[in-house]
Amino acid sequence: MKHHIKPLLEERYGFLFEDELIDEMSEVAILKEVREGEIIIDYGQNIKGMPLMLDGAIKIMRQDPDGDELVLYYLESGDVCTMTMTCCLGQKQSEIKAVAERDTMFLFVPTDRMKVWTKKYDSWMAFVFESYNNRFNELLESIDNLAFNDLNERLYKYLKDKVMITKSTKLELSHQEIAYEMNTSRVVISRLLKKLEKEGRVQLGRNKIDLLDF
Amino acid sequence: MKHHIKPLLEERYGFLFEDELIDEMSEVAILKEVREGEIIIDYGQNIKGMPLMLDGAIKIMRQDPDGDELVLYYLESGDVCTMTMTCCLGQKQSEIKAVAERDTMFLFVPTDRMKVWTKKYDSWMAFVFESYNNRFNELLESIDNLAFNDLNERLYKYLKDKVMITKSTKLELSHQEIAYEMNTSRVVISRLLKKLEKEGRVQLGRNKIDLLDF
DNA sequence: TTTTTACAGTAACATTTGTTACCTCTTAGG
DNA sequence: CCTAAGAGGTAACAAATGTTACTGTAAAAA
Repeated sequence: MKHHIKPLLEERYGFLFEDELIDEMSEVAILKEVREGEIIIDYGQNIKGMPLMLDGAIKIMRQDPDGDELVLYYLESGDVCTMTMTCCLGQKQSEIKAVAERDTMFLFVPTDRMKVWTKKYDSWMAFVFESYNNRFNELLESIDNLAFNDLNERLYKYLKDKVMITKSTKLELSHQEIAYEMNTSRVVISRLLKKLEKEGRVQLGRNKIDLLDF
Repeated sequence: MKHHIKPLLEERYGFLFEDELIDEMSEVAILKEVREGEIIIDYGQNIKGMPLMLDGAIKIMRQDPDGDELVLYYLESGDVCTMTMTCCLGQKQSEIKAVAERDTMFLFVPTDRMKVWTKKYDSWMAFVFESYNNRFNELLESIDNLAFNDLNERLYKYLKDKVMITKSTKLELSHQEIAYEMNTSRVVISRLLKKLEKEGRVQLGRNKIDLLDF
């Protein structure tokens, strides 16, 4: 009984995909709902399907052998996890970790449909390549950020991204959390946030950061 | 007169693609040869074809608004520039710069073949997605390197990559060149190289670096 | 309420990286 | 041969980032 999926697909992807594809998707896709903080994909995991975002947001992260983490980018409604797509096709293991940033809803499409649809539907092929392009550019942005910006700027960008994702300028975050996600230490973040506050760009509270000049 | 292309394709890609695809490629592909140091793709450039590596090596770089540069990864025989592929399909502009690291030979495949082959040849579709996956992982490695390693390790990795690409442990490089490609300064590189030499990991000479423990 | 825990501010210090300046040595060109 | 340019070594300093330690305070738990 998957009638409930079709309207969701039509709402989010109707302008992209032809009716026939939406129909096919409704038939085979599995609706998944995860709570904020849930791990959707972990390192080395084998993935048997491809997640298509409907609602919420997913945080894509990278981890080094010592367990240090770094947030790469976010996926929102309309996005698809291309890393997982390649996993599907190549039978490879995940190189990234995906965590629900908010309560999130997405569709799980079985692997074997990937190839078939790419051949059958131009709209799907275009969507897939467009997605690759977007993910690619997001990684490039991350690289720019790491290579060319100092921590101060990186922190500010981090906050701006959070605001975009949470759709609120009032962030509920501890300095420690930020430090984890940016792979630095709490003291450093406190120092830089204080500096941003003195510059009038944020307002700080306990577990609260308000982005002012957004 | 494109008879000369087919044997090249067969040699490098024969094990991957079916004969029919090789034939089609031979028909439409244009052979390009560039000298070491030549810029193949520049920022913001619009690309009208897709480069398939035959021989040599191409350096993929990123540049920030101030003109600072950073080497991301290299392409060699058997690789394809996926950034350009997405440019082709999406009519987008290049986000990267590609420079011949050695004298290089590649094929230029017209944009319109992309879609057609993806539908027609499973081997091509697999190749394309596999390539995306590889490029993706290379970017992730770059990110790891930037986020988790100090300059010392980054420099050592840089040298190892160079050795792989040039196929020689004796590198002909000035400290200045390295500094450019790693987005730091000459003095810093000299300092770290000296340190590596004291650790017995390299041997230095004028315009020469010999990687010892490779 | 009292106690405990998490959060944030700050100082002092260490380390890493970047900058400037100056030196020597090699190589290329006149 | 002499000179200029490029390459590399090094010192001294500056700035950015990381670390440790200690503080007060708010929130949560007992």
